[in-house]
Amino acid sequence: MESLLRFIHALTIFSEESWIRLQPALSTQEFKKNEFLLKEGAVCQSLFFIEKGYCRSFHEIDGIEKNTAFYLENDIATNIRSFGSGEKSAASIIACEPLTAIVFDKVLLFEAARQTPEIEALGRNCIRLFAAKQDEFATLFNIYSAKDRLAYIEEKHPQLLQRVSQTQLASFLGVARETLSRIRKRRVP
Amino acid sequence: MESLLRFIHALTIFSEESWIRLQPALSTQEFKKNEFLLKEGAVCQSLFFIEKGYCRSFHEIDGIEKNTAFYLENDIATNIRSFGSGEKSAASIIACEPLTAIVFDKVLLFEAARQTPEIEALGRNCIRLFAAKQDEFATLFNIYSAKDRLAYIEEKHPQLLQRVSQTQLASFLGVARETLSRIRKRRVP
DNA sequence: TACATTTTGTGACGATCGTCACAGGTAGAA
DNA sequence: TTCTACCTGTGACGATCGTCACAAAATGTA
Repeated sequence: MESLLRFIHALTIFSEESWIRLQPALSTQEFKKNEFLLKEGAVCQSLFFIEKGYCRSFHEIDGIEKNTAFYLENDIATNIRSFGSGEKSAASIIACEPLTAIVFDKVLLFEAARQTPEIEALGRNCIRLFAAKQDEFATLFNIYSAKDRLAYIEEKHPQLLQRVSQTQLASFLGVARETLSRIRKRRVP
Repeated sequence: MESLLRFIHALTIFSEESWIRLQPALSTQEFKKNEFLLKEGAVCQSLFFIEKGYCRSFHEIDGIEKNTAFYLENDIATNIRSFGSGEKSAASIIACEPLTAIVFDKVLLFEAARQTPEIEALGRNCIRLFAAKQDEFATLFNIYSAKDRLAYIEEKHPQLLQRVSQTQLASFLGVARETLSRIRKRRVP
């Protein structure tokens, strides 16, 4: 819980009273490895603040899982399209390790936000932060090659490489596992 | 202005009074073809509601422009990362035709939002909508090949193909102009 | 320890892509 | 109309990628 409070204070102004009023919308949930936080076809009703462990978001295309994001400690995980619109999610989110998350319930969060402007601002800032991250990675795919994408991840998100397998990373970078292996080999002269 | 009002009403509940209170944050701006709405290195202070014409967002990498988005009539154009965080924008936005936009000034919008909850909700919904669109296209790049990306655009966004040149589209799809030409040729028979 | 499972590296080969070069087509301006 | 600038198609060629196959290495479990 302290990690969430630190996260919130880094993001926006938040009083003790707002914190108390936020509590009804929060619950702590544990997930085993390979347990789903969100399943494809379900409507995303939650924001997951990752306290311990990590998870990944993926789309299943022709029986193959294509990773679209990793969420590590102190990240917010969700499917923004489904959460925002109430449509079914096209992606799944699954725990890659035993995972502890603080879950924001959408309905209760919106209720609390109506009463408390600081909670309203928190919600808005969470979406903004999520959108900015999404923009970062969307741009990455738009303008860089797989080789350059790897270099970018190595520079800006080295924690990812410490925890994610080559297979999972290759799927995220949008190349075959073998190709990632060769990209690595090619550059280390 | 009626087009903006229709856009707002489709997005959220909005009273006559909120509309009047929103006015100080709005201004209509005309752009000539190839005029910048936002230049790389500047901080994005505006949301642009596209009333007439269209524009594109691009990054310049090694002297080559890589398109990352097109914004047509009734779209909101902005750089979400710069607008949200106040950082310099890494992307530029430029008019592809003579263009008319209704500009939301960030400072005045935030002022109006503080006074009027419906304007606050409008701002939040704009960001949400923008994030959802971004998610759509980010996913497109993550999980599909250039060929499949083209098929997706043809099915879901055919208006784009009516207005954007092959050269601009190829840059957006992330392939060479010649490759797009061959993808088209390959599938037709 | 021994065994099973998962992960990673690598070779071979065909498919696709980016680049360079050039030609034809189209649209707008003088 | 003529000129110019831009857009599109296509051939050639080398580079890179995806796929299949198999072996080695690492990891987890009995």
